[in-house]
Amino acid sequence: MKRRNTPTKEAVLEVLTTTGKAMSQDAIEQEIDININRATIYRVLNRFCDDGVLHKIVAEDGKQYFASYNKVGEQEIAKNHLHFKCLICETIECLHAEVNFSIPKAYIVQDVNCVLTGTCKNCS
Amino acid sequence: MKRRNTPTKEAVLEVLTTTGKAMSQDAIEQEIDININRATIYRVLNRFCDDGVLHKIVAEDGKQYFASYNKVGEQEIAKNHLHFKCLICETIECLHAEVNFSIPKAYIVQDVNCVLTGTCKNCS
DNA sequence: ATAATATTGCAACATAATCGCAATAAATTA
DNA sequence: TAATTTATTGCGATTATGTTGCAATATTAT
Ligand SMILES: [Mn+2]
Ligand SMILES: [Mn+2]
Ligand SMILES: [Zn+2]
Ligand SMILES: [Zn+2]
Repeated sequence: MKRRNTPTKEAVLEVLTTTGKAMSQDAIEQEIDININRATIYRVLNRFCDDGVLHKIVAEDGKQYFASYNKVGEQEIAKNHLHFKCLICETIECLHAEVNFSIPKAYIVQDVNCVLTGTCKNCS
Repeated sequence: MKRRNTPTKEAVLEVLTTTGKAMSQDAIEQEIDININRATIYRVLNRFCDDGVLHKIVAEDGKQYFASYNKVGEQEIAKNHLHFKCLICETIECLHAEVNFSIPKAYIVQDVNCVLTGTCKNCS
């Protein structure tokens, strides 16, 4: 399964890296000039996730949001990190804050999906 | 909007309080003897959430899960708490563990939706 | 240029959740 | 107890998100 370079892939990745925020398939499609099929966008996004280029967040609305691991001009993002959804500007961003939780040793944590909701630094 | 007591509401609440775990509409419906319409179950669940009796969790599968605030025989659960989804037994439970995160003061956190995934204490 | 196959578009499908509306039933009043 | 009010329910239709099969297309290597 060797990857190939296509305009679609480039366009999707460009949108996500420049915005730095997490976006839904719908939002991504609107940001792209050329017409790309919905199924194709999902397939591109999931492939990027498999390759470790993007990561997927599920918000309280049950929708999938995708974000790049490396924002432009900022440091790379740790695998397990928080996300913040602003109720005002509706953006979802990756936070670099550490998550500390103390749960019984018997539990084995493999993945963390944490979304905080409230007012972001731009809107407060 | 004064609430009325109905067999449906009692049945739904009973299932959730006795199990102590978070359940989806589908799973709840299966646990109830009498036939209850899907839309009705959702309406009952959402009303209970509005009244502060239940709370809603959205897992990585994008589905809604509902859980009681007070398990049987255990202490009441704090409003903001973690959830743990076991990949083996597939149950979603509320954890009493404290969540500590340090984010810039400019952010105003109103709600926390955090689901850990892995192996629970029963399955490890 | 040719061949191999990864990628795409399209339509169909699957599932979760909500909504409008008429029928029903719980609670209140007479 | 009987009548009234209206919260609740059932049903069907609808919306929305996301996935899949398959043929057509386009990228990459030979
Ligand atoms: Mn992120
Ligand atoms: Mn909980
Ligand atoms: Zn904001
Ligand atoms: Zn388990």
